[in-house]
Amino acid sequence: MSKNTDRRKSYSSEDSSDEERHRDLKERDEFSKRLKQRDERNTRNVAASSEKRGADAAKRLRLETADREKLLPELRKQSRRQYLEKRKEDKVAELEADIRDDEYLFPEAEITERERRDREHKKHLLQIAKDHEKARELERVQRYRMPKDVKKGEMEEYVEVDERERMPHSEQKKWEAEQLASAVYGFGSKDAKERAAQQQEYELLLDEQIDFVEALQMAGTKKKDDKPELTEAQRKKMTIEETQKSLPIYPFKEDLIAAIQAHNILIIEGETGSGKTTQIPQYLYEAGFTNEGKKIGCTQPRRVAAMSVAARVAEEMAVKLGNEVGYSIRFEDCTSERTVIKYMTDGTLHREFLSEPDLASYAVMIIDEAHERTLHTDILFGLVKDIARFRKDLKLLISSATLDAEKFSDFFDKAPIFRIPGRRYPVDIFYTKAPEADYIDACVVSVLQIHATQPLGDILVFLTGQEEIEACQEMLQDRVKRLGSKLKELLILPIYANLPSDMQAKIFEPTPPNARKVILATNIAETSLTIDNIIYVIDPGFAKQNNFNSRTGMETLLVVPISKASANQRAGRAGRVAPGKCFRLYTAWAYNNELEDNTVPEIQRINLGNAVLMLKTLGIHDLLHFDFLDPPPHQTLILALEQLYALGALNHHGELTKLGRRMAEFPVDPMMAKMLLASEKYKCSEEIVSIAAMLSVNGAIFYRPKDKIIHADTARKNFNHRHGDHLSLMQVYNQWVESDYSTQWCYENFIQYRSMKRARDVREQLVGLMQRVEIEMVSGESDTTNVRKAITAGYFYHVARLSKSGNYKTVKHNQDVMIHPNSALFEDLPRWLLYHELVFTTKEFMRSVIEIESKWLLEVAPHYYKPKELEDPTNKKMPKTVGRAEMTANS
DNA sequence: TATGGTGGG
Repeated sequence: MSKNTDRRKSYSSEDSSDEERHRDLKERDEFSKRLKQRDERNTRNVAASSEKRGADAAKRLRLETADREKLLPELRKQSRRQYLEKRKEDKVAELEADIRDDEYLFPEAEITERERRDREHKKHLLQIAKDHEKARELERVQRYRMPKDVKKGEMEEYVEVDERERMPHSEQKKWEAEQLASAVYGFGSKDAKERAAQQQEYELLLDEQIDFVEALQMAGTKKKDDKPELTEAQRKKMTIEETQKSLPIYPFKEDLIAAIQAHNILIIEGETGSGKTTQIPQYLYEAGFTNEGKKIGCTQPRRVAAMSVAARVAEEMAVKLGNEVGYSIRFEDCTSERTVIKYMTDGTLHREFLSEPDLASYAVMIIDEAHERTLHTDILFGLVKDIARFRKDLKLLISSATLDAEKFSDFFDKAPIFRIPGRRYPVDIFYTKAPEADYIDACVVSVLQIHATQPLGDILVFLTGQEEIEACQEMLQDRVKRLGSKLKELLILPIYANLPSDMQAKIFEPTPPNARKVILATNIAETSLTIDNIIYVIDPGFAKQNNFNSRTGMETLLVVPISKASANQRAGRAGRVAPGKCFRLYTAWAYNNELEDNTVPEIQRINLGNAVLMLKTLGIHDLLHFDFLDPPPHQTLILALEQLYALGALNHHGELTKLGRRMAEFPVDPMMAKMLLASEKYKCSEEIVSIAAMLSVNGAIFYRPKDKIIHADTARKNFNHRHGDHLSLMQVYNQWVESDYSTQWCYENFIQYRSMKRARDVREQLVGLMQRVEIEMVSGESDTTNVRKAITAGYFYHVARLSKSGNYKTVKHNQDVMIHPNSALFEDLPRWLLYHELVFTTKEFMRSVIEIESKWLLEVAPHYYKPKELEDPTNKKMPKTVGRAEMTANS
């Protein structure tokens, strides 16, 4: 408590004399210069080492740009699907042209091994495309004249001959060939006669089919003929003790406790369903690890997991949740002084470090699901490893899935690995014989194929986003309608994070008898939620991924191929309740040669502003040499430091300033923290806090379903504010408050109730923190100038100006950017814009913008902007001194 | 002349 009051005192004594300020600014400039020099040096080094490669890349880029420009008009004219269909037809010709160009531009002798492999693969694809066309032709003829009483022998012969014709020849295809040799034509284990019959029955229904090859099985620990998982009712009859004893971890109990007693750090390798998350803390509690009044902590990547696991363990231990067993997540601390087993999210522990940097109140810390590599777990690794060195009484358990255990062990000074078997059924993996050009279409065909030929059981399809899911849903519904009553009922259900909760809940309703559910999901179904009764998984092999480019400060949200680890995680979703099947819409060759082993960990892909501020607050100065399991790009760290410096959170020694310490109180990005603090000066903290809360829920405010786009868009336009999106968001929030937080109001205005509730939670938390840093909550006058100035004080880094050509260019990087079509200012073209973020999806978009005046930049960030930079090229008449005069007047 | 994956504090 006394610590807090001390801090408060120091906050309010922040005024400094002009001299000091002047000196400070000068030092900042120097610091900035040094950082830039180092940055430039780095860039030069990289450039030098790849000079030759650079020239080639430029050549290639020119080629790609030319290609894109050629295609663009076509892309605009046609829908994506039509375009892809056309591409399918042109595939052979296109591939041939591509290979020809490639060989012409890059002679065999000059290319790298990787490029040679790429080229081989292209040739392989060409061969397949050619074969595929031929085979389809053949198949069509064959089917057409296939007599009704086709003999078994004939059918098999046709299959065999066809199969041999398509056999690959080149070296790369050897692996596939081996698999093919033992493979079965079409689906699974049907014999030829059955297939022939089925073929006839369904060829009327399915005008198109995809050929799959069974390649391998993902082994489970349960056999195919094991009894299916117990039903909920049966499970309830089991006593808690019986359930505990049935878990795979149970036989290892004594060994595990002994291992933990013997070692300070232990890696626990266990598949899902082994019971490690619920049982290990209980074992340790029984073994007396908490006897000295210290807790057992266990982190989870997700809130729901932390809550539900805590509830389960409290039940098993027959205590009230929040007493001996509790959980702690953002907005909700369900623990007490009696709590000895505490589940929490990794982010919560991360923030707990700020008040307890040595984890003194914990006897054991378990980092669960470490293989997911969230930003927070990655940072925790470094922190926790450091603590373990001097706190010999602390036990550290890192629990992870199979693949990464060795890597974790190496990182934690060769910590021993304790293996626990999981509980899962085997999953048969199928690959396509040839790549599919249009994977949405392929998904639809595969779903129908499964529905027509496979025993009942639900299907899970992985797609990349809302748009694809809606397109796929429409196509499927259309096809099913046309097929009429020939097939059993097929329920088509979408699921993605932005879907309203009531529609999300539908996927958990039990499937009616004699029907089948198809769930069209984004990556949300890969880890975040589990759906029972999934037997079949269709995996096109793509996902949207966020990448941060520290050079331009832009995020890219693009569809990329998934990793092998991710593909296996998806496949595993089929084997939870019974043996399953996973259909991958790519070739086995692609799986082996094109997919990376692991997804790039988050820490290497995102802006680290907040993380860096937090590490600085913990007193870690040399971030470039911090012990990361996988270090983030050097440049991302530099940029984060540079931004913190520009915001005034770091001094020229790279040390945290008073302002920086205040900023670190807020669980938001540094720029937003600065904005919150600046609201004090501009007397608009109420407004700014609302805006910050709304921005924090990440654009999931407005719901825009495909079938009601017009309604949704008009509803949205009602909220538009002429000065920009931040203010529109504020209006939404204020009107929601006026409606008394009504659900109905949200529904009528196409606004996501869930997001609004979250914004309210965030807002309440922020208000609490504002009091902590002693900023009074006040509301400004109706004029929005002060609100926008406060925003500018935080986001002066994010400014773009209208150029003569009518495009926007960012001030710092002179990069072409556009206003996002969602924006209130989409049709206006204010001269100066401030953007909340820069995201490349289909174009370089500024998402959430407000109109500002350039002179404000000199007012809020005189150390960062020079008046000359902000001169208006379109208005030469304006005397140059105006900007400077205003600046001095204001400072 | 257009439009967002998933978590977390």
